[in-house]
Amino acid sequence: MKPTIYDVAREAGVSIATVSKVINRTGKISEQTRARVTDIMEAMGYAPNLVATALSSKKTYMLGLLLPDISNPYFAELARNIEDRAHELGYNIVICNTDNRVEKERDYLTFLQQKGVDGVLLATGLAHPESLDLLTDRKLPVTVIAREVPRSPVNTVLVDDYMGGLLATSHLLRLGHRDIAIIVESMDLESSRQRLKGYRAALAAHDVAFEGRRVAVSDFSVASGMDVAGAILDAADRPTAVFACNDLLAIGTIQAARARGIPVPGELSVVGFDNTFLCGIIDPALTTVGQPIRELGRQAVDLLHKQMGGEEPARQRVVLLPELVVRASTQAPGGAAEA
Amino acid sequence: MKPTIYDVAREAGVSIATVSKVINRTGKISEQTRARVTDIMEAMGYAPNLVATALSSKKTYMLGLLLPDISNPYFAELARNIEDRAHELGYNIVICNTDNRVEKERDYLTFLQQKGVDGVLLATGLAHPESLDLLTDRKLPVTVIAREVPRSPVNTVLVDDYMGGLLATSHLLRLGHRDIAIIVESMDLESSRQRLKGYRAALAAHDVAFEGRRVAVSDFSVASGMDVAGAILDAADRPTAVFACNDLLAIGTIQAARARGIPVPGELSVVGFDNTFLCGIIDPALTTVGQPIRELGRQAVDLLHKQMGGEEPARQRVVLLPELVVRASTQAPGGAAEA
DNA sequence: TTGAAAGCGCTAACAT
DNA sequence: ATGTTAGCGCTTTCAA
Repeated sequence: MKPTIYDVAREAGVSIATVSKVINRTGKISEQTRARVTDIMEAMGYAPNLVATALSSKKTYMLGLLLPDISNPYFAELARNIEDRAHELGYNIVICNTDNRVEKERDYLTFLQQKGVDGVLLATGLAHPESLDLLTDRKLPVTVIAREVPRSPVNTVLVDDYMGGLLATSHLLRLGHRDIAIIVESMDLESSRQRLKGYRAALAAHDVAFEGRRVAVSDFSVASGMDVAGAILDAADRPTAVFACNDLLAIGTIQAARARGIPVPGELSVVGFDNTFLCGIIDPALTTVGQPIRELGRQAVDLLHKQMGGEEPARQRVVLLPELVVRASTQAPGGAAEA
Repeated sequence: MKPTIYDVAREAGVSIATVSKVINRTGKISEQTRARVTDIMEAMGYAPNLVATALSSKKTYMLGLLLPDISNPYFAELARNIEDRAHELGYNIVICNTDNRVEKERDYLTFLQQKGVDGVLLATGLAHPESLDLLTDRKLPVTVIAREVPRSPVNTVLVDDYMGGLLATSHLLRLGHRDIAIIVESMDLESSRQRLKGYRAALAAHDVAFEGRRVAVSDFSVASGMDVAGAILDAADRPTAVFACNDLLAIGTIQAARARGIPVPGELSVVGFDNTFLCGIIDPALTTVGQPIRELGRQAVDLLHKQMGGEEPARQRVVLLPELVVRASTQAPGGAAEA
């Protein structure tokens, strides 16, 4: 059987309270006994049972991470950075794939609570803010990542999607494009709406009329991006550029173009969003709006950590700025160089 | 404060044992009291504290998953399938990125044990089987995924790497290639050695001499694949085909070829390994050896589940078969059609 | 500086 | 069918 704190205490001829104190470096303990107890723990191969610790201290050092799908590269990269930071701080991450389904979200959330996670990182759907109340009501620390939660006082770290949309579209406009389509992931997401807003603002700034028919909605897969882009490209008067609201959709768009023999960027410029590692892998390399994924992950963990530390109940929103990453998938219409 | 089992018991006018029994559906309880207790739990918004449950029952319903890096698409897909199956069985997954570093492996492993996970899924390095003993000694259920562990009686589920190497190479040979290079991920991995063995066996079967200089070693990144492939392609007498031991390396190879103006598959055929979703994304679409990732994940969880259920201490090895997925990156040397 | 003892919230014999 | 009670392994007052 694995040794418990009792075994160590007995062996060392002290009480369990004393052992507990040397383990946690709390209270006053003479160097003598500290040393002896430490040696004995070592010798016995003792390691504290963290479940018991959790029960009495109310801290599990576990964090829940809810995301739509870990096999999506964007979320995988995010998860990696989150886990790294959490690990530095001594926390473990429990992943939960929600597929953006409310039931799964709710499910995981209650489960995580029962398991006593110290906090939750939310990088998933949240169509219904109610599931959030479920947590805040029970005062479980939460921070939301890359999702805007209307009128809910939760810590949030996100990227300026409006600016992202602006950046992408302005880039295209500056290159000389005047007929630019946009493919959004889902109008249910505030981030999509913001990116669209940025798109419209850029058009307006360049005196280009906005046309509703140039807005297409899809979901977040390459396949659906390909379908939607296909429809756009098959139109008699197809646009000269497409702004896809995430890299996967952009890749779908490139594939749709390739399938139709439309050269990219020769006859069609494409810009994505996220700057996942996929951008460098496809051909042509994808111009995209870069999200500071690493920062996003770290800041989210840090924010949550603060909140868990009992600090400032004052919630905050950290807005990170996106940046345009120009690669090979965009050029002036007709092939001219950039203005 | 959240209600405890005591609160429910008091409210229902029964003992906590009774409440416990209705929660766990154990023992004999009259329909009457069961109903009443259930209603009261509902009304009070009671949910069992799973940390306490874990402490007394010795089951946390948590599984540790060690992998090199979740942001690697192969492992992300694996993790997804694992989590799905685990979730079906009522388990949560704690992810641990090891970067294939022994210290991190050891670290996580001891940590997970202390946290009382019910079992561990190992999809990581393991250069040193000792870390494994660390677990088996304390009889923590473990199953190893896609890694061969020499002379250790652990449950394992893997794909037949030898056959994979054979499949890939034979495909190339049947197309007519005679000068085929191979890029392996790392000679420390048994899987790499097996794939190489399959490669050699295929050559032998076609009476093609094996040449040591056609074997290149890299790590598992696209960048390194590009470097290594670059060296191969820069040789005066470059091969007509490359078998890269994972998709990322294959992609690196394609990029290296592109950078040198060598058309793929025109002047160079490339086949990868894993069949991650990347294969369909790049251009040309990548011919690869498909691993049944979904099955790999599910079976690993099921195997672990069995072992945790106390079943058969008899360990087993489940060997899944790979399958060749032909896409556009391979063709006969010189452009002729397949024989 | 050290220890006794009361929890933390639940499970599981063992009684009744 | 239901209740009593002793743990599970640790933390944390409060005394000594």
